[in-house]
Amino acid sequence: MANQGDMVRDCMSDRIRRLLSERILTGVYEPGHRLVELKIAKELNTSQGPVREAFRELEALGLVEVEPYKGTRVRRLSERDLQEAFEARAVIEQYAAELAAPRLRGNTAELRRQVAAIYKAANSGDIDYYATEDLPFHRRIVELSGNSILVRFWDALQFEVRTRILLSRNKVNLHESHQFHQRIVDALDEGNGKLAGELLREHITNFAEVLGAEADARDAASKSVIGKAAVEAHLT
Amino acid sequence: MANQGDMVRDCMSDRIRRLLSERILTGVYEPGHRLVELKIAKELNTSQGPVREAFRELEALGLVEVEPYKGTRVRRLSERDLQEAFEARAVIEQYAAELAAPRLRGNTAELRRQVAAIYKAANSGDIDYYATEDLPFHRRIVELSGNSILVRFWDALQFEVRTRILLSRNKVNLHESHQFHQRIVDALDEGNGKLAGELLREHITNFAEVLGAEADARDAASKSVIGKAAVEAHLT
DNA sequence: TTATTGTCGATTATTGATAATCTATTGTCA
DNA sequence: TGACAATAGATTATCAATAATCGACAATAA
Repeated sequence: MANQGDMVRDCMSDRIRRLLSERILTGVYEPGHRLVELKIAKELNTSQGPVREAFRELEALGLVEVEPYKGTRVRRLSERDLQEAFEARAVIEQYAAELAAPRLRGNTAELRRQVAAIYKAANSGDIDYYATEDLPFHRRIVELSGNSILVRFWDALQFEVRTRILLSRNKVNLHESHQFHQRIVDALDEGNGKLAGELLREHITNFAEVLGAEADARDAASKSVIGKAAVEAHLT
Repeated sequence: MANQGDMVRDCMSDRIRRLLSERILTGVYEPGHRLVELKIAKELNTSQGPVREAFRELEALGLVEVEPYKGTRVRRLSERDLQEAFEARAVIEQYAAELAAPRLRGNTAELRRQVAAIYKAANSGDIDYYATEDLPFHRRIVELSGNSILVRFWDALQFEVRTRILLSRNKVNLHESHQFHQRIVDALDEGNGKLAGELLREHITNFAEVLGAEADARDAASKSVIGKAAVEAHLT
């Protein structure tokens, strides 16, 4: 699958971007964390320029916010941001399923393997482990839509999606989720994209709602954007 | 609707980005055109750094391609790129319509004004003028979905959408399009999001297909990516 | 001839220094 | 004491110079 075109760019600014991106996504830098150009430049034995470029790219990806002459910080997500992200994700996946269904009819062995892995993860009760099996399944469906732009959009939502998951730890009913996956694959196997799409939408919306309710309770108490709460949640 | 958060950044690199972005979108720089950092820096009386940053942002927006140590050029779009973009656009607008419908029931005066403007443009027969009235109508529907992420995604497709329009000039049946708009607004006015969404999808898909067919004919002759053909089409 | 190597000019990538701007603190005055 | 101006320190924004890399073409050797 990997060909010469996959050659990753590798100038300093790209490596910096990848490193920072990972640190943000895994919560090493929590939301609101201030990123200082020269500090990072010194840490990575480089200079200010490449770090600046990396910041700009991260900004375009929605991971950080940049204010001129003030600085760059890890983006804080409001509950609304998370809701919108899950809504967008639901839209994308529902349509991806419809587009992918024709070519998946009677040809879902790969997806079934992934669902089995998710089931195993669900039994472990570890939501981090669960997420590492669950997300690729959803992404794969988007890939199978054959539309690379939808994949790009889906990827662009990962920061919000992961934040939501990190924030929620305990409230998800993993086995109920697993049943959804089963039904989704069954629908795809029959080539019933409409149904698969609707199930996906329901599945994702459910997930977002359960966690949203939890967030509302939390917000009522701490009355704030996610940043603060996430500071704790991210640091596992 | 505009609040303090809308404060536009205005450092040099942002101004450069806006300028280049406009030049690319309007076809002053045609697809494949090479952008040289120092050349542009000199033209704008600035230095290489800000220009580099602008390039990176444009890359994130999908307007240019950057190859390390080789340079930056205006992105060339394949017919497939355009198809995917229109498919993604259809997905977004269909759903946006469904989300927006409830709050538009009996409240479509604004949209009707826009449709009237589109009608006027259709009668002029000028597709550029038509596009400047048509696109805001579609964007407005996405805005009215209340989901700012969908708006961001929709905006991200503008390069492809405009290229497609520029490439097509004569083949669009403007009055047929106008009728679609009328029916879409009617559906929204009734709060029938499902129908409005389906109409939008059909409308956009139609548009893409008509132009795609034309492109296929052209490609069969010149056998190439859009870049070359667009060189002429862009320069109006 | 053909393949390989080396050099040159052009361009990008990075660096270190400087200018511009913000924030917080300190000091002054009513 | 409290409001406000001046100042210092930190950080970003920009610049100018250098290093690294690429593409093309010429020179060389098998």
